[in-house]
Amino acid sequence: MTDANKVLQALGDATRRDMVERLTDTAMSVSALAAPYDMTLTAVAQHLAILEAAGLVKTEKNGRVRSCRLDTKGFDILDAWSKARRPLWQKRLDALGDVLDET
Amino acid sequence: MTDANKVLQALGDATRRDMVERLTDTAMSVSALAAPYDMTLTAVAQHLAILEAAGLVKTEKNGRVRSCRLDTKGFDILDAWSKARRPLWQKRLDALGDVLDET
DNA sequence: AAAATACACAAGTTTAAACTTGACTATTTA
DNA sequence: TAAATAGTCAAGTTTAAACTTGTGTATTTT
Repeated sequence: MTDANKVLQALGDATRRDMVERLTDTAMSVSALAAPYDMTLTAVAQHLAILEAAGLVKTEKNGRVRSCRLDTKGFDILDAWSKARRPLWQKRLDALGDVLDET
Repeated sequence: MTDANKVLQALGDATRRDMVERLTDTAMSVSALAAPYDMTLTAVAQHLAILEAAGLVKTEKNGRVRSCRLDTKGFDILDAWSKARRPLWQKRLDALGDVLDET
């Protein structure tokens, strides 16, 4: 499975999308992340693992609490995938821009 | 369901992602689109309907054949959603760029 | 040190989404 | 005009992903 496939698969689920949105500009513990959902902590932890494997979220454990924040990696992969689906002339224009930036 | 939710939900499925990738820079009939997959034409048509509802694909029927191509709409929605998940300072920089572009 | 908190893990269940079947319509080809 | 092609539709089945249960560990609080 490619990186982009992992990212898009991860974002295919409504709960995981909501988790990502709630983590925008805000770090939070697993329990805090789980609070609004009508499901067990285990289920939320499973969602989290998928987001982490996709590079959308990174976590760090301090003591007994695991802190979660967004990871830019997954979003970079997402942007690159989306860009590659653009019509040829747009990709050419974009490549031209990149060359100009370098000079 | 928001527009971004529809787009990400649609791209959550591996077959639909593959369909999108194969439609990059190439229009194609429903049967041509269905050819590589080990599933019925009906299943492919169902996937297609989801992609179309999300604004990722547009189709047009001429005679008995329906031609499918990518639609930029869905990708614009996807890009905007991804951009909104960036850290605050990146969004501020981006907003500054927009203002400078206008002047 | 006892109790509560925060999370982890393995194994089983449930359900929504993917997929099929069978019947049908419209269009093109032989 | 008969047959083949391209797709549509409603209704039923299947399966992978989401979710739960039960148990266990490390850490913090009282």
